Amino acid sequence: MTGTTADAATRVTKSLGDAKAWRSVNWAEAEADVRRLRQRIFKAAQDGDAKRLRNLQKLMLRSRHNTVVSIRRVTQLSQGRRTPGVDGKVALSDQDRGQLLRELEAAPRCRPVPVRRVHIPKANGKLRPLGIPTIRDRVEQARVKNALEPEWEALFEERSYGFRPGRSCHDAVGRIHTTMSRKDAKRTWVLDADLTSAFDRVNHDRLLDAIGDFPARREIQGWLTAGVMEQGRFAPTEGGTPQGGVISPLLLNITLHGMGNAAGDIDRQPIWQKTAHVTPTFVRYADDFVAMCATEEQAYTVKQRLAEWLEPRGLAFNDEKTRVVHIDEGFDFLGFHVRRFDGKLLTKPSREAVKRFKEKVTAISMEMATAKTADVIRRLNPLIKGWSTYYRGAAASKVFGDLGHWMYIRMFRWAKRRHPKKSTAWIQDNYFGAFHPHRKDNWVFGDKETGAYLVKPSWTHIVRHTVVTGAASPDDPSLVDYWAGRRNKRKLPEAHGRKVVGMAARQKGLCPLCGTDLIAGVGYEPESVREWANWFSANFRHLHKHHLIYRSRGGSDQVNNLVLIHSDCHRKHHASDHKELQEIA
DNA sequence: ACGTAGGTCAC
RNA sequence: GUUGUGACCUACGU
Ligand SMILES: Nc1ncnc2c1ncn2[C@H]1C[C@H](O)[C@@H](COP(=O)(O)OP(=O)(O)OP(=O)(O)O)O1
Ligand SMILES: [Mg+2]
Repeated sequence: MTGTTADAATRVTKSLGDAKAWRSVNWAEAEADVRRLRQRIFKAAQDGDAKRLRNLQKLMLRSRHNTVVSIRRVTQLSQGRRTPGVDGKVALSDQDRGQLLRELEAAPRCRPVPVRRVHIPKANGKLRPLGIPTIRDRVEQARVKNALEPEWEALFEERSYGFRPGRSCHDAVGRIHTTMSRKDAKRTWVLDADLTSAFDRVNHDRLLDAIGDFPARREIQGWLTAGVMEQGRFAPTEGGTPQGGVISPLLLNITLHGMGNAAGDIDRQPIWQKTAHVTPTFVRYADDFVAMCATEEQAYTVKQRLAEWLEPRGLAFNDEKTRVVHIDEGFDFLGFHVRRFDGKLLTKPSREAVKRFKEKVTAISMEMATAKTADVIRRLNPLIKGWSTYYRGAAASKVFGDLGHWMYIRMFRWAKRRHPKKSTAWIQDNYFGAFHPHRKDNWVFGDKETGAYLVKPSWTHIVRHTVVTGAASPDDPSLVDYWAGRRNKRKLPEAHGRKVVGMAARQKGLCPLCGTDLIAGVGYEPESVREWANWFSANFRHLHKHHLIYRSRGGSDQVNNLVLIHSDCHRKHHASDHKELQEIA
């Protein structure tokens, strides 16, 4: 080799330049730019302006800002950033990322590399074949997704929720409630279904037809046919889209677009429009869906129609997870059990979900049989909190209570195993107690040394979920206020509530007019102000801020001129006398 | 306000 | 060893 020192020198300056280029990215600007472009693509698709749409998509595909946010997603934010594809490469340093940026900007589009096959266990014990693309392909997919997704966000059916920005499982379940919660609900028969190996069977031709002349159509085709590497051997792909591809979820949604319509549901129906017959309501989350029907017969008709609709798309029902039931019998959906009882629609954690939770807890307590008490608590608390948060909007109080009891037995056994000779009373004494500062609960598992304790599901505050409205998408430029409002709804009580909580604390949590707790059942606890404050700020809706000196007479909005009172007391005491009152919510 | 890390759930 | 999308939560840092 000749000129090695000169080559090495240019390599060094280049890599230093790469790192520098990466560090000098203005993230706020890049994110904002991508968001704006997504909104313009959405608008063009909504207006049906094909020429403009394709031009904007080309702009997105060429955008440097899109490339950098895509690299950041894949190499920095994603959980799988440390896991390479078949090339064994990852990009965890500024240098690697800057180099990736340079390579992608140069863009000599090389053929996508096969995905790496890894099998992971599914919930039902079977195996899930993952297809892990290289880091580079993941970045390119993220980039293409930013161009393709906003177009389809403008077109997707309003009751499709899975894999879509701004939409959650709770929105899907909430939508079922709005259809079936009334006593006189017209739709009481349910087709509850799931598809077999959905991603693996997506028909390429149908999918590419739907994508049409999208500028990066060829790249998508490349990923679909890149093949897989399994145990060192290459195998061509017969069909489907890899479970592990960044755009795969979007591609499934595109393939399944129109399914609600095929089921007889009407998308974006104006509220005043009436139909002669009761049409099924179709709620889909990825490949899992329910069709709420007027009669058993209608449910079976829908099933038949959908089977025919799915067939050319390569898809078919998973018979093990598909059935027609009456709402009084109930069905499972997204980890919930939905059932009508005594004319009321109830949603609670499904048996399967409870079983899975218990299995996890058991596995952890076995694994950590010899670990420190505080470590077991640290490991279990996120699980308990996360699980409970998912189900806190459901009718879960009984399940939460039962689980608390089950956990007690579980943890008692865990403690007993480490001290086989000690008595029951000794274990109760040394591992359980009123560890929680202000709950009068002696059955809390805790660690005397550190004061750490195991949380109980029943401590989770019930919060009602607000369902996303209609076809709303975060890519819709006309709805930025709606999404800003939705985001604030969660954050607001804490930030804005600071002042209110401060006022309440000064009043010792009492209403000065009637002398009782401002929030029934929540006495002021000076020892645990934080807990109390959280509880308080979540429930301050039916309180009023009352001005002591009226604003019309120069009274200020400062806390020393304000007092918190029950809105009921406000009505009773001041019904005749209209003083200046301001609602807080 | 921005950034980092960890976690839960659904599919 | 374990990928992806989406929703959510916590902690820490400037
Ligand atoms: N952990 C995951 N990683 C990547 N993709 C996933 C994961 N879980 C689910 N998916 C995607 C790919 C699946 O095809 C699709 C539907 O999920 P699911 O119904 O559980 O499995 P499946 O449809 O592939 O098999 P089954 O025949 O058991 O229903 O969602
Ligand atoms: Mg399936």
